[in-house]
Amino acid sequence: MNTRRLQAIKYNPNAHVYQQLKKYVTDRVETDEQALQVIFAHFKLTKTKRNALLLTPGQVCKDYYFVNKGFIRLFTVNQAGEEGTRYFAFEGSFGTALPSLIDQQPAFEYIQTVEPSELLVINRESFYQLVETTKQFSLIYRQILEAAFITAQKRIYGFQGLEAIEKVRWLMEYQPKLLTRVSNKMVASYLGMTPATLSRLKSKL
Amino acid sequence: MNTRRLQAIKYNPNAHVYQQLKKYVTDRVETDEQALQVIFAHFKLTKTKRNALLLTPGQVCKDYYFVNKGFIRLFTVNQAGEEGTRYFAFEGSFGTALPSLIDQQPAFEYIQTVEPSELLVINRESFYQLVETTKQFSLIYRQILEAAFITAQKRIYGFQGLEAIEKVRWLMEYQPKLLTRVSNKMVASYLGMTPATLSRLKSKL
DNA sequence: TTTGAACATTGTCCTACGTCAACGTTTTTG
DNA sequence: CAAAAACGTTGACGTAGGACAATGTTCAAA
Repeated sequence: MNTRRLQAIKYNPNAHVYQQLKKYVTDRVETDEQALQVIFAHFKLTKTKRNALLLTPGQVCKDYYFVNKGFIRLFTVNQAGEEGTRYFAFEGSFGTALPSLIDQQPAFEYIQTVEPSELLVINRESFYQLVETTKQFSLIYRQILEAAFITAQKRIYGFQGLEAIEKVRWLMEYQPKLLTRVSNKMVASYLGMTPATLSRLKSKL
Repeated sequence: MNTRRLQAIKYNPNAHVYQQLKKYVTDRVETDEQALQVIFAHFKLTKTKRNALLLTPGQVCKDYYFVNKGFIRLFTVNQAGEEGTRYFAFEGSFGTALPSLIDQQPAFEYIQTVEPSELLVINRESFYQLVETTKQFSLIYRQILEAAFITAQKRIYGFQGLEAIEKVRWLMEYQPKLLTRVSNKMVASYLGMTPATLSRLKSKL
């Protein structure tokens, strides 16, 4: 596993870096150009290298990330050294170590940009300030929380009691992008099985 | 605020019904008597029998429940007929089929009052009306969502890769009440193992 | 208080999946 | 561009925990 530093990029109000964030917001809430500009002003562009770690366990998460390019992976490592992948955030979606960000307790997880990535970063204070001062963003956050909860639920009871091969079928049904975009090893850790097992199951389709 | 009104509240014969809800709210947000009364007015007391089903899969969830007495269990049944318990709500806490309530899609789960119970019921419209019209309740809902998400996260990833006996130890550490209050069968379905396995493991501790 | 049904426990057996290892291929990096 | 590291696949084998069943116990309905 490779640890690399973030490279901060200066805020450029003229760049087209907010196009995807604009789509994200306007797809979800009624808004206007002025509110959008207020929202955009809180986000700063950052570029990361392959396998950069944005957060490691024990650190308190301070930032929320919107993915412009590349993708983010959230994963844990248990005391046996086994990785467990929780979540992937691809282009056009938000991701962070939400439990740590919410209650400002040390995180249990890593945040990693698997590929070289471009992220829009907003820190916690700015984020909650937006939530409390703009109606649109308050609603966005509510939707994020509701969706995050529903996704988590589906992963619990969707996988509960499933055989490994059923998990693979579930993945092909609901997140086929993962199988093309992400290494087998990461997919396996997302499904809670070993790469060897996943490899065998895929050959059975 | 005028004195007559306070007295009217003080002598309200039904006030005891809202005692636990009052504690729930005041433990979480700054509030005042008037806001509390507005909130209480949206909830209606209901009593249920042992093993009553408040929701079955395929129905759309319309209500949120606050437990005064007894408790609620949420569970699913997969096509093999195996129960999977997702959540228990005991006295003084909220519970419902949140995914269905949020997006008004057919639920995948049962809601059951395992014991004869007393519930304060609020329907979806009233609930979201409260969220949108009272600052206190808006914050309560945000806290509910944040906590629900964090709980779900911990259950998924805390259990991922754990051996069965470690799940039992986890339960004794973090939810010991379950082991005294709930049948072995339900505990087992909550931990994702069979009652036989749970029985064997408990004898090893 | 009785009675039947659901539950808890424990034994025997079985299997899905993990572990470990070998080996070829792809990717990374100096 | 070459060496090394990481990855994917496949085989041999071990084991945690499920399936099934027998027996005793608890508990709710009448």
